[in-house]
Parts: sequence; C-alpha cells; structure tokens
Amino acid sequence: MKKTLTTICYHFFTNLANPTRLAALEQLMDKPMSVNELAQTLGQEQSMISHNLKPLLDCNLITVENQGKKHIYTVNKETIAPIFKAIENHAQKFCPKGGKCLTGEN
Amino acid sequence: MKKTLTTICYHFFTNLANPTRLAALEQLMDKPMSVNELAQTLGQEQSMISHNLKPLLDCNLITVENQGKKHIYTVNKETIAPIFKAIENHAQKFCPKGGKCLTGEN
DNA sequence: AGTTTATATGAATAGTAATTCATATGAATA
DNA sequence: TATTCATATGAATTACTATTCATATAAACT
Repeated sequence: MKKTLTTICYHFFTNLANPTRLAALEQLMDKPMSVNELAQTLGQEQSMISHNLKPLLDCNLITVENQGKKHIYTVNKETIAPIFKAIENHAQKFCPKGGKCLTGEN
Repeated sequence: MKKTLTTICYHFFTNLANPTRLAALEQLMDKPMSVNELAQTLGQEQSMISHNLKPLLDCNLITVENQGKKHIYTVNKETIAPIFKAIENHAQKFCPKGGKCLTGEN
C-alpha cells in the first residue's frame, strides 16, 4: 500500500470523521471559543470537548491561545473552509437526494 | 448537535477515513480499474476491495460501468481531486514536519 | 446446461476509537 | 496559601468499523 498521499490523508480524515469534532469545528467557524463555551453550546461534557479538541490541535486544524485560565480555540479556516465547501458542492451535485451518502444507511 | 453541515460531512469523512479505500481512490486517480485489477495492484483480497468500493460508490465518490463480467470503477475526480489537493496544501503549510498530523502518534 | 471467471454478499471475529467518570494540573484571586 | 474556576489527562467501558472466510450471484464461453 502506497505511503504518500494515502498516509497523509488517512489521519486527516480519521481526525475529521467524528461528529463531536465536526460540530466543534462548525461552531468555531462562527467565532473562536473556549472549551466551556463549546461544551455549553454543543451540550456536551467539558472533558469530551477537551479530548476531542486535542487531535484537531495536533493536526493544526485549530489553534489555541491561552488567556489566563481560558483557552480560546480558533479554527484554521484556510484549510477547513475549502474542504467543507468541496463537500457541500459534492452533496449538492452528486447526492441531491441525500440518501446513503448523508445517512450512511445501507 | 447541528444536523446540517456536520451530518453531511460526517459520513463523507467516515467514508474516506480508511486506508484501503484511500489506496483504491489513489489508484483510480491514475486510471479506471476493475475490482481484480485493484486487488492485485494493492495486494489485497478481492472481497476486501469489493466491500470497500461499496461505500465509495454509495456516496458517488466513484462510479461503475459494467463491461460484461468486469466492473470498471472510475473515481469522481471533480470531488476527490480538490479535497486531496487541499490536504496536501495543509500538510505542506501547517504540518511541514509531519509529526502527529501524519502519523497519528500521540 | 455445465464450467470458468469476475464480483458481491453475509456473518463472525478482530481491531480501533469514542465516551464517560474520576482526578490532576494550572491559573487567578481572596 | 487556600479556594475557585478552567482545562487536561488517564483508564475503563462501550460502541463501532474493518477484515476475513465462506459462499452466492451473474456473466461469458464450451
């Protein structure tokens, strides 16, 4: 199995293939937020948000700036925006009726 | 949890977050191939390739044309190419040293 | 019709990742 | 420095997904 593009993309996609992380990213597209702010907005536990932000941070899909106790997370729009856009385009053009592509049902 | 972009993207990324499927897509970027051709090229079992092509097909990331017994699979470059490109750009710009982003090591 | 070739499917197992809960760290403030 | 607030970490459980192996379908050819 080739080690180049596939290897790069695998961890990248694995990172993004998680509803909590995607929801977090989606919120952060609106504005930078702290962990608790995200937790409240998404209705999830603080520890869960924290756990899930880590891989996003490791892969530089988000950045963090510590303001005292609060850690403010910012999405890397330069990377995330075009990818989300590409998927929206795909969904519109190739999966207009949704179906398996959106629901995963088989 | 929001149901719009997150839902669309979740199944999309889940689909792509698999080394076998990524390797298959990468091969298909070169040229359309049959299942056995892919299996041989990737050194994997036919049934494994077949299993993994299904979700890609369901999500229209590939298309198939049946030529008699052979089923020739073609990648949807319009969708896949820009996404791979975006990830390459990200890796170059934000993860120049690879590290956690590429290896997944923690 | 029987045989070969190509692909798909089902079901069980194995392998990975997500979530939870308890606790630790660390910064600010009284 | 004791306390509170904000976040991170560890470890166990749960849940999910991939892979394998056996078998089914389906087309072409004898």
